[in-house]
Amino acid sequence: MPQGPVLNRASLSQQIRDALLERIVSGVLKPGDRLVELKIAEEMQTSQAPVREAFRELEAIGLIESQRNRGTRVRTLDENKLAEIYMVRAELEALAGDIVATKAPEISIKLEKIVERMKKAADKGDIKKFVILNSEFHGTIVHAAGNDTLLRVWEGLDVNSRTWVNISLTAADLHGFVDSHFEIANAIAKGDAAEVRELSWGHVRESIPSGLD
Amino acid sequence: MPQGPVLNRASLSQQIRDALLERIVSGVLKPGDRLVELKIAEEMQTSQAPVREAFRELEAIGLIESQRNRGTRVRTLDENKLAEIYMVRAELEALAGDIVATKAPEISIKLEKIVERMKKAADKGDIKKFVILNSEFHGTIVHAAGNDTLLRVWEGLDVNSRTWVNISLTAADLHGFVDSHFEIANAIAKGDAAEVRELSWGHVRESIPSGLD
DNA sequence: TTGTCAACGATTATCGATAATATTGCAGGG
DNA sequence: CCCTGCAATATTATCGATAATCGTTGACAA
Repeated sequence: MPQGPVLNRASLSQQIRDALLERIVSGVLKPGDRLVELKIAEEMQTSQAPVREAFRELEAIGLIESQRNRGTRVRTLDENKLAEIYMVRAELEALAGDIVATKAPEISIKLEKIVERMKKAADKGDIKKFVILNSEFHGTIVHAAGNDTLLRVWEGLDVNSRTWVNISLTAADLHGFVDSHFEIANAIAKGDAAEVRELSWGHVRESIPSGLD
Repeated sequence: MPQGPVLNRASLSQQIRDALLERIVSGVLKPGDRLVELKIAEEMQTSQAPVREAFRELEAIGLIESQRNRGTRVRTLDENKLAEIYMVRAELEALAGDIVATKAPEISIKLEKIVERMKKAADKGDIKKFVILNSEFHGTIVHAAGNDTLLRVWEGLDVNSRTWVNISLTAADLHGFVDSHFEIANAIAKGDAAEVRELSWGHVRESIPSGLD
């Protein structure tokens, strides 16, 4: 029988990182909010060291920003910065889509299921769930591409944009997004790499203004 | 009058990071070599803490690899991994080239000067210098694109591939690389974004086997 | 021979304390 | 009133020591 994790095998710094990540992505911690090492250490009942480690990791993916001897805060993303991130994401997802269409078109089945759920979320106007599913959709593709480097880079950018969307998006044409995701899934099913590349790229780029995707 | 840095304003961890980076990129530390925190701390006359910080940074860009409680070593890149990195770089450089051709074609002058120097290095068979100039060439483009996210991601990948090339490349058709760089610089000068995109992408992809570029 | 396990050595992970640094507010001089 | 410099404060950076973890070794039993 399967046993849940009896022991806590994650290091303190990992746990702290995840906790902070969760708070940031969920919006409990907002851009500009200050993060004080000793405060968090106390709150988490640890010493300063693992908190610092967690900070460094979050900083590496650009979620927080530290200034030497001056403190750390949740990074503020203006529209310009967000657009930058999307430009890069567009390239990465185009590459991922290209690869997947060629070597793993069967994941389109999985993708379609995700899109179905996105549609439901859109019907209900459940933005939070929609954003998560959206991430899942693209994450599935990037994962399936089987390029670890690509995955690592993409994940960092994805977390960033997701955070922003959660706090900025109040309403949008979610159904439009559902459609474009369907198109991508279909093109992957057909194995048409060039079309997937084109669709993925255009899809991400077009969504820059709203910050979704 | 300009004054050189009188004081050492870099934190210990930064200095340690740079020192290690230098050793890895230059090949003093080779893939697979072990890095022990306390050993390095002693060598650098510091405590373990800043060494750990340096490790985390190097790990973030994928230069070293830490296994929990088991130690850290310089990352080994097999051809497969290297190919992965190049695939991603190709996309990023294509994007950078595209942007630059449109909004800053004047940097082609600077680029051409770099290529001249690459040619000289190629004539002399000075691989080390050639690799550095090659990095400078692409770095110039990525920089000029003015997208910080793109720059950050690219730099991480560049350091990685440069390291590998330094230790693996013994001889290659350097002059062929010179030519393709000239082509890119020319296309940028013309401001032909599509062509630059195509050339950059193809250029990086084609160089996968040799690991250059 | 093979498997188990305790003890050991090496190394990282974490701790609690101290040092260093930047910011702020305020006193005093111009 | 504005500037300069100093003290107080908040916070990070670094330290030295201890705890926890993993791989290995050797004894011993199956």
